[in-house]
Parts: sequence; C-alpha cells; structure tokens
Amino acid sequence: MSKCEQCIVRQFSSLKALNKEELLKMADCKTSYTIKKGEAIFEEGEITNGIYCIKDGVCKLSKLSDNGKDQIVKLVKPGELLGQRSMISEEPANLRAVALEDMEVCFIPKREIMQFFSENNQFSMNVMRTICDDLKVADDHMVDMAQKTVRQRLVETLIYLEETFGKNDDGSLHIQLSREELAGMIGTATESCIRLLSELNKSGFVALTGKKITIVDKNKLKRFA
Amino acid sequence: MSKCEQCIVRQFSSLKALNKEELLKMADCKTSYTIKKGEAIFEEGEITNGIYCIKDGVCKLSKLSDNGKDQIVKLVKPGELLGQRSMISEEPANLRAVALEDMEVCFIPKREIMQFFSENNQFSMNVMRTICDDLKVADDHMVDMAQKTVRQRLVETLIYLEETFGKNDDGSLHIQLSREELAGMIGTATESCIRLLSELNKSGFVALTGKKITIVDKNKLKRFA
DNA sequence: AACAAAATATGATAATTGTCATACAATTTT
DNA sequence: AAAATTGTATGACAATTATCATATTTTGTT
Repeated sequence: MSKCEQCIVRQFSSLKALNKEELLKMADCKTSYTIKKGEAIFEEGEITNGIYCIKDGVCKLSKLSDNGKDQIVKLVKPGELLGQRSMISEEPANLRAVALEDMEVCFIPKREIMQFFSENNQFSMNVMRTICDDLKVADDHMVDMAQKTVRQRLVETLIYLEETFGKNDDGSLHIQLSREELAGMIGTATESCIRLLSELNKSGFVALTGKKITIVDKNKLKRFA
Repeated sequence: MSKCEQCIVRQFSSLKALNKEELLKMADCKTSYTIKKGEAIFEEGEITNGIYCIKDGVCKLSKLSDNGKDQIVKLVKPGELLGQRSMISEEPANLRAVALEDMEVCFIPKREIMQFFSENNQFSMNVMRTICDDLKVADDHMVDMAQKTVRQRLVETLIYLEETFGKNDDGSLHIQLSREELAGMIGTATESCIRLLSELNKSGFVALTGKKITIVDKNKLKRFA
C-alpha cells in the first residue's frame, strides 16, 4: 500500500493541511481503484459515503436532464477531490462521475474525513474554500449558460480546455472529448456543436484533424466570440 | 441595540449553532441597517469583510453579463445569510445584492465570524452545509439553463416563487418582481418573458392582473411545461 | 390634474438553435 | 477483410428566441 505523504493529491488539494499522523491514518483506511476510460466512479443518486482523491486521469461530472441530454457540469483533474459536497450534505450524489481517461483514484471513507474536520481546522477551511470556489464557478457558469450564445460558449470552452489541460506536441488540445461531450459541456445539441466547430475551422480560428482540435490563434478566437 | 438571541436569522441559519456567549458577542459587534427597495447591500466586486443577516425583506443576487443583462442567480429571504462565500474565499463579492423589498439586515464583521469558525465546529459544519446546498442548487440551475426551454424555465420559476414566497389573499404571488427581473431569473429577454406570460394567461394557466401574477392551476401548469 | 418617465404589451422580423434525414468516416467486431 | 457500429459532418427545415419598433398602461413627479 502506497503512502499518502508524497501523493499529488496531497500537494494540490485541501489535504495539504493534514499532518503526518493524519496522513498515515488516511493511507491506512484508503482503497485504491483503477478506472478505465468510460467507466463511472459513481452514479447520480448513489450514496458514496466518502471522497475520492484523483491521482491520475480526468473525469467529467454530469447530470442527465429531462430532455435526455447529459449536461457536463465540471471536469475534474488529478490533484482534486471528488464527492465532498454529497458527503458534507449527507445526500446522494447529485452528479455522475465518468472517467474521460484511464484513472487512478483513492477512496477515503467519510468517517475518517469527518474526524479530520473536527480535529484539524485548517483542513475544514481548505475544504470550505474549495467548495466556495466551486460555487463561484457554478454561478458564473450559470450566467454564461443563460446569457451567452452557443458560439461564445464553444469558444470559451475550447480556450478553457487548452489552458486547463494543455496541448499535445502538434498543438492540438490534449484532452480528448467527443463532439457529443463537447456539446454537453457547452449545453447545446451535438449537431450544433459540430456545425459551429466546422465554421470556426473554415474561418481559420481552429483546425480540425480527425478528432483533434487545434486552436490556431487564441487571441483572434477570443475576439471573434 | 437588540439582542441576537431571539432573532429570526438565528433560528433559520447556521447561526443556530452559536451559544449564548457567542450570541452576546455577536450582538455587541453587529451593525444594523435599513435598506430601501431597490438599494444595493453590496455591489459586484466590492470587498465586504463580513456577512449580512437578513432579518426582513427579500433581496436578489445578480451578476451583470457581458451582453448588458442582469442575470439573477438567487433570491435570499429572511433568516438567511449573505456574503458567506466571498468572506470565506477572501474575494470581492461575485454577485450584486439588491433589495426587492424594504429590508432589515445586520452586518457581522469577518473577524468575529472567523473566530466562531475556529471555536465552534458545529457552526463551521452548518455554514459548510449551507454552501454545499447552494452549490447543488447552482449546478442544477446551470443544467436547467443549458437544457430547458424558456417556457419551461418560466413555469418552474413561477412555481418556485409561489412555493417559496407564498401567495397574497387574492392568490397572486406575494413576491413582487418586475417583468425585467423575472426575465433576469429565467435568463431570457424581457419581451420573451412578457410574451410567454401572456401566452400562459391566454391558455388559462396563470392570470395577470396589472403586475400581479396568479397561478390558476399549479398542477396543470407543471404538466404543461 | 397634467405631464413625464417607466413598465408592460404586442407585432414584425431576423437570428439562433434544434431536429430530422442522410452521407461519410472511423472504429470495432466478427 | 468485410460487416456492423459508432462518431462526425452537412443539408433542409422547423421551432425557439432575440431584437427593434411601437402602442398602451402604469407609476411617479411636478
């Protein structure tokens, strides 16, 4: 069993506030999982009873809407935690978590986390800040969904993807999303997403090579939207 | 100066975890304000350095979008707290708070709240839960904005307004929103909002009497959307 | 009470976005 | 390698929604 002390998640997340003793306790109670691309970590409505630490791989958090479309609410990357909200609210998961790449995650039971909460004030504050950040992002996102056009949202999403997940050697977006998933992030029909991408391609703002998307000129793209 | 012990905010909010001593300390450091309908409690980008307790009156939290429209993110009612997120994140306010009715609020400086945080674990957990609830609502709201039609959002908003703020004796919605504000909640153009309301009126699902909106048959209205 | 200003309402029209059909390409299965 | 499945692309069209113009009503002010 690997130790938590050197783990990437510890460096980037709320867990950085935990001391050696707490980390040892955590290492002791954690369960490690390997999750293949496309598999779910948890489903909407599932009772999770703990949090997941993302060691490797990116996943999407999505919610199935009444119209049958899967809206992607957030992408979660290595170093981040998953399932904090449900655990604190003591509710089933509001969102579904599905791996976009092969992943390595660790599960920490609720019992341990709650104990850290009560004993380590800095840790609670860190978690609180993370959730506050999520809330701000969600509010802003909501305003965007309500007030921006699909084209604006597509452009902003492409830039977000490049800035957050980086580029391959050939300059294309490193993160691999299907057109359907991209549409699910933007909140539009797959066909509309494809059509607008194709338009951005023809205008020379982005280049499409197979599934790969390359932002040709980020600043021009920003201004265009 | 009134005591905090019997205050409505104390009964409904995270503050219920505070003990007598803490309440006395809070009563001692608070500032009470009267805010007239239409006035702002704080502006987007303003540094608040504390939280507001809503004793009376409802306010809207909104964000100005690039297209010049004011998107209403949330309505806050008596008994709730305001400004928790910014305080915890140590950031300027992300949203603007404007009174929809004459209001009575109290301001508690950050310093005191932070002390309660570190000394009263139940209080921190309560605040955390509140923010978690907000996050869930925001996520759901985001999905609605992305996936539902304006008509669906209007219908759901009307029902939400009736269920949350109640009805007058004549059955009309108690909370008074202008058409522009209603449009701002729904995330649509004012004209579209008016047009759809008028359509619901003609179909007999709601009744419009001047500014007053009455839901005639909630269940029919729900099914119609 | 008369006026000005603001809010509500409605028509006409354009722009955006969704839906369905279909074609083509890529990937997986047999 | 062929067939089947899935994903991407595009056209045609319909539905939704925004915008602009203009009444009409309500509200506030002098």
